[in-house]
Amino acid sequence: MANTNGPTKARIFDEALSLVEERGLAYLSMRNLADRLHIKAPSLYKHVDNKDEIIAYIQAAGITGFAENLKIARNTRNAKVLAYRKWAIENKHLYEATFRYPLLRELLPKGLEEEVTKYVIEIAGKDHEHARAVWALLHGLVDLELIGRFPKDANLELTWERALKLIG
Amino acid sequence: MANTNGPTKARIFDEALSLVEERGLAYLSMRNLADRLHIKAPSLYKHVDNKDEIIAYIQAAGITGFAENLKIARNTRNAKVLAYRKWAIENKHLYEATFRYPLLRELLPKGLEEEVTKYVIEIAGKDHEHARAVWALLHGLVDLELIGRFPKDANLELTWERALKLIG
DNA sequence: ACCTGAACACCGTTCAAGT
DNA sequence: ACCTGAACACCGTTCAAGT
Repeated sequence: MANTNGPTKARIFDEALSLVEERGLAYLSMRNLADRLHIKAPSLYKHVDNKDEIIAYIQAAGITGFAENLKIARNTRNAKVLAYRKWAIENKHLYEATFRYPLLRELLPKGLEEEVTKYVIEIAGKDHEHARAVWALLHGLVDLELIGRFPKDANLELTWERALKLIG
Repeated sequence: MANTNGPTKARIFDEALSLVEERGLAYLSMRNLADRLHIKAPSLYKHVDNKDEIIAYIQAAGITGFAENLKIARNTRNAKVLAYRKWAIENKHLYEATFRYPLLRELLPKGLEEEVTKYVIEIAGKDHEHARAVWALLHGLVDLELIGRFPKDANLELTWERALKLIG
């Protein structure tokens, strides 16, 4: 008889992803996750090696979602840039888990990071160095906004307009 | 008779700062800090309210050090920008504690953040929005470099050159 | 094959008890 | 006035024991 009660590995990953999207990476603990799955924390280790494997799944989901979002945006630099910001703000917990927490490279699907990097370089145009500078600008803006570093009376729409002009 | 054995508040802060500079914020625990001061963790609470008060001190030291560094750099945009990067890389643990960890505003010396922001805007030139975009670019570059997001064969010197051209 | 309680080495913090 | 051990509610992880 197959077990009908225990969570599958996919179910564990999905629940962890929801948990992080709702409450942030800091709230993801093996005990909190186990609670949601109605099991005890040690049982998780029959399905995954450790917490990093779970975080790597979340980062992979973040990278993929981020790339998808850029792909479906209208094909102008302006639209892609605003899509970058919109996605980051709407998925702030995922953005943080994916782009602020150290990337767990060895646990990520092979080639995923390279693929996305290549795509970002494509839309940034010119060469790798230029693309990296553009990415840094967008990431810096989002990062400072998410971490609450800009004064609350700051005009961020205008700031992004100026940023667009810089890379124009 | 005055106590001659216990650490002063200043000593606690200094030891915490050294600890973070050497090992990073993640290593700063009340128990590790107490060990360095040859006392037990609960004793720290006779001198400080909580761990946040200690982290706020470190962030204040980070902001001040960062501003000092910009002030002593040669008075060209180029020199200021390269000083920004150099300081961040040489003080990576401090940069992270100050610019990646949420800023503990209510525990910081009054006016400190505003003062530095004003200074950054001054050297970035033009208006607040432009200055914020420039800051975001520099912060993004440093952040992505510190967190190891650029491939190791990336030419970062050239990337910074391109960044300089963007804001030129 | 999967789940569990107990345990270990951590964490921030509180508090009664010592000097 | 300061320091302490014990405790509480956490954390990731291991492991012997149950089914």
